[in-house]
Amino acid sequence: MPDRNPALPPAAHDHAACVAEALDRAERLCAARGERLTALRRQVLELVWSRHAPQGAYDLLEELGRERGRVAPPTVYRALDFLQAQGLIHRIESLNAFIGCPVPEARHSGQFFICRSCRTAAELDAGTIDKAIDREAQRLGFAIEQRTVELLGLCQGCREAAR
Amino acid sequence: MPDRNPALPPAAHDHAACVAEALDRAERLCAARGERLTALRRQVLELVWSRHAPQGAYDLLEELGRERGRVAPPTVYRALDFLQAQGLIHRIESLNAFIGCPVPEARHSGQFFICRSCRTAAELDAGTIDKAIDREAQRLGFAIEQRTVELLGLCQGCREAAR
DNA sequence: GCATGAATGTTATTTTATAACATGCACACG
DNA sequence: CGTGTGCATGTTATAAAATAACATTCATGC
Repeated sequence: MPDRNPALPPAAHDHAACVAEALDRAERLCAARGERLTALRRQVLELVWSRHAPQGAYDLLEELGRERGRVAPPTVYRALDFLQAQGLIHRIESLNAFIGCPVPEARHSGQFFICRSCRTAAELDAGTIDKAIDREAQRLGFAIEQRTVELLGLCQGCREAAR
Repeated sequence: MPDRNPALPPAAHDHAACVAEALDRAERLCAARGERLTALRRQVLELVWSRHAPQGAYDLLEELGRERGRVAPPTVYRALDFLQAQGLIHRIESLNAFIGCPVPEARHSGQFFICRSCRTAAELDAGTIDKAIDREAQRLGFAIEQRTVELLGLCQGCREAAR
């Protein structure tokens, strides 16, 4: 996987378009794979994409409840499971939360830079990091199946605001 | 932090000595820092070190209960909090579990290679990985405060056993 | 139409973690 | 030696995150 440019969402951007694009990509991807992006799954994906920040399952549950009346946890968790299986969202382990994937086409795990101030999370797929990890794995004779790389700190914007 | 040799615990090793050494290091470290490694905290640390695998808080709770009668969750969580604050244990986010740190003297976060078969986890502090992450953070203008790097897969031993 | 399997609904429960307040214990100071 | 002050632990209750198990609904292929 080649490096991509910083996935840092510009402070101000056309977020509606950003969400629409994500949903559109999801539609096309599922269609191509013969998977069913049902209304519920689509709606959950839309909620995940409503912010460029990881969101907890119960936050999503509450949002969803606002839109379609009382909803039980399995409803959301099943949708999240599906979306994860399709690579449309990632789980942020250190926050028990979920975030939309900007590049769902190819399977990957990504590295997440998460600002503790504004909560924004940027996904990178830096070959440099993956390769460094691969080299160490090789040294150990370890076969990696799943990667979790999460960096918590302050994003540039929040650092500058803090000065 | 320089690279260390693989922290892979040899399949067969004198584990009693290994635990004893960890406890001893903890004692000295806390003494030097003027922190109190109480009987409870020591006992929890010993339980964490009982295996080279991440263990859940409630597993530890159960073990602890066997040794000192009924114990409530906060008892264990508070001990774990202390041990973490002293750098004596690490939390494995992707497993909600804890593992002893073999190099508690210097603050660091480490990279964890966790075998899904034998459950053994190896801690590395590979400068190569840290540096690759640092470079990307720099590019983003992101100030890292906390790192989570967890690789799940198959260790060499289990791969060979599987063939 | 209708059978089939996938998706969703529903209820209950498990697992992980923390809040809030009570009690105990060790050391610092007089 | 008290004793009181602050940290450590005990206790009870609850919050937060996730899943198990079974019922119902719905879309699609025949």
